[in-house]
Amino acid sequence: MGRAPCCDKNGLKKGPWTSEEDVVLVNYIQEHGPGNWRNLPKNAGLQRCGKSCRLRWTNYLRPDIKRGRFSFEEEETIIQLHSILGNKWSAIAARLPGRTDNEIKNYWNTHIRKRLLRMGIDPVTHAPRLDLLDLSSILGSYVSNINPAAALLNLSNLLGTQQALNVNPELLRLVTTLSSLKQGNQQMFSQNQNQVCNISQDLQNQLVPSLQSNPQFQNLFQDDFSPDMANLKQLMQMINTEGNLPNMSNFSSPASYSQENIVPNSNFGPETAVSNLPSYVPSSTSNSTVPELAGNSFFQLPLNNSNVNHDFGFDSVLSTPHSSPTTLNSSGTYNNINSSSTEDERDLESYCSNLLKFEIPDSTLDINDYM
DNA sequence: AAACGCCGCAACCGCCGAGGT
DNA sequence: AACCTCGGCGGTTGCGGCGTT
Repeated sequence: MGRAPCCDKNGLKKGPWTSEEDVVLVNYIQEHGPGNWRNLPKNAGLQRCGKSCRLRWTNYLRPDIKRGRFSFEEEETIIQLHSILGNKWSAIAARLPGRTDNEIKNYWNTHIRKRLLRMGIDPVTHAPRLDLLDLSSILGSYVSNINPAAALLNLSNLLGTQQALNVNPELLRLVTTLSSLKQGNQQMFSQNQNQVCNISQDLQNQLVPSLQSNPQFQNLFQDDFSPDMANLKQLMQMINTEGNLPNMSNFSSPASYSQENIVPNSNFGPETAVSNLPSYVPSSTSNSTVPELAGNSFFQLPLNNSNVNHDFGFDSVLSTPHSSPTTLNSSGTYNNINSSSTEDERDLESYCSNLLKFEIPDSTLDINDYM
């Protein structure tokens, strides 16, 4: 195993280590301790360069190294940390006791990265790859729910994850389709159901004018909806210009959205997130650590009739229709998420689905609740 | 059974920054 | 300031294992 020697300068051996060499190295370090790697091979009688000895020790022979497959919790931690730290493998490894940076790097490149790609998630940005998502299938699932408003706002969250969104013909087609579906479904706006809205400036610039220009949506901008749309636009403006949580008392809102229901997320911003990172501790509930470490979250809103806080960050807000999973396989086609080949893949995909899920009830939605 | 191709991972490569001279 | 050494890091390589044909 391992890379074959590309050269053999100075008579030093390269390539895979033998068990005899391992014994010599371990015995020497046990007696003298690690360090002074340049002189170590000469003193220990190894025909290796110091760098090779150091790598062999730190990546393989160190007694505190944990071997074996990564646990689900470790995978979660790696993904969370990678979303914040990027390819800082040593920094990630520092929070996974017993795992080396090399091991984590390999595991990322050979397992996690590929799975994220298959799921349509960019492993670099951790954002959904909108260019690969089949919007028509997404729309189809919404059509089945006969809830265009939910689809509309759910889509808005989807689009909100894309930092640079150009005018999208798909979006315009979608809005047109939704407008036709809206007929006869006014009652869906009538009930209160607290949710979170995280809509980007891009969406504001595109979707709202698109709606306004559509005769069938013009009602949204009159009567009951105009104040809320104004609030919506104001909120988005503040978020996008200030980059932090606006004072929600500035908005006219239903009583159910009093300010105490809004919990600022202390992990907003990469620097803050990094400084608040805990050391790795296996969690009994896999979802518990995800939002807090997502790092880019705006705020949390408790759901009505629920004790569960849903935290929606830039990177983690994506609508995942129940009826139409859009899992990508390696060839770029779409698989049902349940068709995953292995148990651990299902674990990870389940985690990612939870990470990305943003559910809106099928039957009810009030635009007021987004303010 | 043999050939082939894919995958996992140990190990190498090149670069960088810190520290010493 | 310039140079050197050392340790550390991220990216890449390629052997060996394994599954498929």
